[in-house]
Amino acid sequence: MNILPYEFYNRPTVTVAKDLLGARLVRVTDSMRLSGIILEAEVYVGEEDLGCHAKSGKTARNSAMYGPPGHAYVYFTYGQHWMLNAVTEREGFPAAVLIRAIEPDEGASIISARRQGRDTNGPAKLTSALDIDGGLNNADLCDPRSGLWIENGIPVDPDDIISRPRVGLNTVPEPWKSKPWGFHIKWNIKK
DNA sequence: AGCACGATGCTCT
DNA sequence: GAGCATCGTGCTT
Repeated sequence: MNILPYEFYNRPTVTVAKDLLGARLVRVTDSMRLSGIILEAEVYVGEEDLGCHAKSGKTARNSAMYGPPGHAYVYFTYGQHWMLNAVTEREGFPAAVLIRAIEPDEGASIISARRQGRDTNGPAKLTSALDIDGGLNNADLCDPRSGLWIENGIPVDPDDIISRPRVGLNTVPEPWKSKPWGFHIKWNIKK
C-alpha cells in the first residue's frame, strides 16, 4: 500500500492530472477492497475557468474544492449521477481533477456485477461501480480510514498521454471550452 | 457504430 | 425555471 500523499495533490492541477493516469483508485467498504487503474482525467482550475464549478465563487456545493488538497470533491448532477474529483493546489484556491475512467482490477467481478456487466469508462459509471456518493464529499484521500484513496499504480510513458478538450462543456465560452485539459492514456482505445 | 432522446433532482438565477 | 463536468435505451445506417 503506497497512498499518494498530500504533497502529491498540492501541485499544479495539470501536473496532478497527468500523474494520476496509471494510478490506482482504491475503495474499501465492509473490509472489501475494490480498485481500478485511472485511464482518463480532466482539470478544473480556479474561478477564472468558466468550465469550473467555482466560476461563480464558493457555494455550498463546491466548497470542497476550496478546501485542502488531497480530499474528494463529490457532486451530484443530471438528477442521478455522482462525480468524483480529487482536490488540488493550495487550500483556498478552488481546483480539482475529475476522474473519468478506470480499468477495474481488484474486485473486478464484484465491480462487473454492480455494473451489470457494463463498462466503467465514464465519470458516473466508475462512481456507481465503486459505491461512491455524496457521503464521500470532503473525504480525506490521504487517510485510509476514509475508505477512498489513490495509490501508486503502473508507470505511464508521457508519450502515451493524449490531451483533448474537456467533455460535456457545451455552453462554456472560449477559450475555456477548448482548453486541452482532458487527458487519457493512448492505449485506452475503448470509450 | 452512431445519434437522439428521456430520465431525474439539485443548484443557482 | 433553466441548466447541468451523464447514462442507457432504442432506432437508424
